[in-house]
Amino acid sequence: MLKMSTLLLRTLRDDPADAEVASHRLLVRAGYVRRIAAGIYSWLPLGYITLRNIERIIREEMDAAGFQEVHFPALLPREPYEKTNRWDEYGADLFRLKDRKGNDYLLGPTHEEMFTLMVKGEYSSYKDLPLSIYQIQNKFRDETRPRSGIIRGREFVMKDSYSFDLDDEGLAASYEAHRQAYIKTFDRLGLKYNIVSAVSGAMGGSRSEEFLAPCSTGEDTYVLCEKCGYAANVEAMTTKVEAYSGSAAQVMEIFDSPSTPTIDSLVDLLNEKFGPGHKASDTLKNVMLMADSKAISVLVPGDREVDLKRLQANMPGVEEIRMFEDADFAKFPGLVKGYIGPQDAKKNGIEVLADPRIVIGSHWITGANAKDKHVRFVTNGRDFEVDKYIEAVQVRAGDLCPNCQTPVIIDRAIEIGHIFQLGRKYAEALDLTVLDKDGKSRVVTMGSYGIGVSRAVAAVAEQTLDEIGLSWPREIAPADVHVVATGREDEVFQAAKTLAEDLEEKGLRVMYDDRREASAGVKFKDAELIGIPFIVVVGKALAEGKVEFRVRKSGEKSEIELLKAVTEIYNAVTKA
RNA sequence: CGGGGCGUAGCGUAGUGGCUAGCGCGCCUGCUUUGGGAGCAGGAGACCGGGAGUUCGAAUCUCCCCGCCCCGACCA
Repeated sequence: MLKMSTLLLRTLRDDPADAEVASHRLLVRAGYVRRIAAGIYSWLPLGYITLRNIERIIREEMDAAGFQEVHFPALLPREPYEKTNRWDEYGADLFRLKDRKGNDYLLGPTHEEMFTLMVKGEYSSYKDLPLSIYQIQNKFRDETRPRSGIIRGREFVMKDSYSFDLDDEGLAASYEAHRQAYIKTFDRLGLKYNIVSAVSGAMGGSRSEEFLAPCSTGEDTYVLCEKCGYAANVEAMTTKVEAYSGSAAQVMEIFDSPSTPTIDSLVDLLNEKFGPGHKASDTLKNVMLMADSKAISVLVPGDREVDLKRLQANMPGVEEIRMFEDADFAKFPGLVKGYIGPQDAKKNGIEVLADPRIVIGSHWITGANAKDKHVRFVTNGRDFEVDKYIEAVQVRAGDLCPNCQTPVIIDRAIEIGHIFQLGRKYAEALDLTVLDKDGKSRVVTMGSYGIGVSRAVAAVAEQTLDEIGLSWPREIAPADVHVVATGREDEVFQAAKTLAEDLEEKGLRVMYDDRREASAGVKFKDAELIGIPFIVVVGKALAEGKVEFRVRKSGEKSEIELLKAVTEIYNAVTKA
């Protein structure tokens, strides 16, 4: 039983000055966590119980799925990370240190290498697969900007799993098993979440999804279709377009367009010259970029911007994308800055990538590759060729859902889980192979699956808190029921203590506010701040042989006969 | 890393050149109070982030450093 009189807990009346987001403010005020350094937090008893409850649920679901728990050190040697090139690739985000002999060590940011090596050390036959193992461990990343309290820390608790399979079908099955386990886990945590398709990025995996808990303070942006449920990370959103249905345009017509460096100024000129009704979306923007050392042109409708992050996510293998600079223009004399059109791209030796909205047969107003000249009726497929269609424009609310063509909304969320098919990158780098049926050596294929455990504490808090404090789902709360004794008479405290003990005997986890010196008001405020889902007040109603039962979330209050209290409270708490 | 802001007691803060650094919460002692963050009285707690400088005198001005928060860039 948690007794308030002895609990290491000091609630704060004022919001801490360094906390902005609600979960952070309340977790500090309610005495769950304390900041030690930027992005580094200590857990006080209430917070640690909560964190362990979440760990417990995750562990139960992982075990139920047949995954096995292991544990690695947080302090790791350099060599394995050297072999996979991550000692360098991870860059400044990696916490590095040296031992007394001058050897390099790191604090693990994620443990692919160690898992791979563990399996390599123990297994060597296809008969041993499939295998899924996981750990719950503190991870370290020297984030450039830790923020939002526990949501993005430099040390945090993560559950990471890895699956090992012989072939792609096996990997798909392991992936699905994790997906289902995650659904069960997050449902039990009481989180609202969307599973969104993500881009697997440079890792080269074939499938990747994120579990996003919607919340205004979240730092991830995603697209959601409220009609059909389609959800995607903005980078992974796809565009569905209809074939061009308009009539074919007349031949290209070049016209003078002095001083129209921007799309807006061009549209003004068009309306003046060719009559009103021209829109930015009738024009074609040619964005010149350098992808690593290759010049590319990205065509987007004039009313759209290129989202470099999204573009890069859709160009696997490309490490750096940047805008053309004057020096780059100098290398392509055929390109007239501000008046570029795709008509001469072939001639200039530039690869043309285009937004899918630039469909075959559609015609556009674009630059004429000559100073102060534009051209209209430039038709895709007739006057220029697109080498490749690519999703690269900035996604906007109101863009159409690729499934059902309904305008989508854009929402913010906290990423609480990420599952993806890693493939053979680590197995190859660390030479994890097994012998197959035919006695041939085969590289194992892997999946990687993470849950932000400490982050989940904040995510649940964000989704459940209200103006007066935290408000946990029962399985996560530090206790099931919070018994508050008010008044000063010994009988009250005696009755409250007995009730608390009886409830505990029944199997409930009880927090008991047995403080003699605190006023009723203080105790009520604290109980509401702390957020245990049910509050039982033993106080003035005791004179009539009753106690008060409150539901934290709804604020409902009711009176219960003391004699029936244990049973009724037990029933109310456990059925909820 | 770029932009903005901040650093005074455990927490929230006042104090923009003047002598003993003030207030609220919390904490300790006593009395009173006890259903919505109680009252009175007394008390403990601060090298004013650090260093250097300017000055008769620095929390206050100058310079350097450190730390923290927010926005952006970045990020399983």
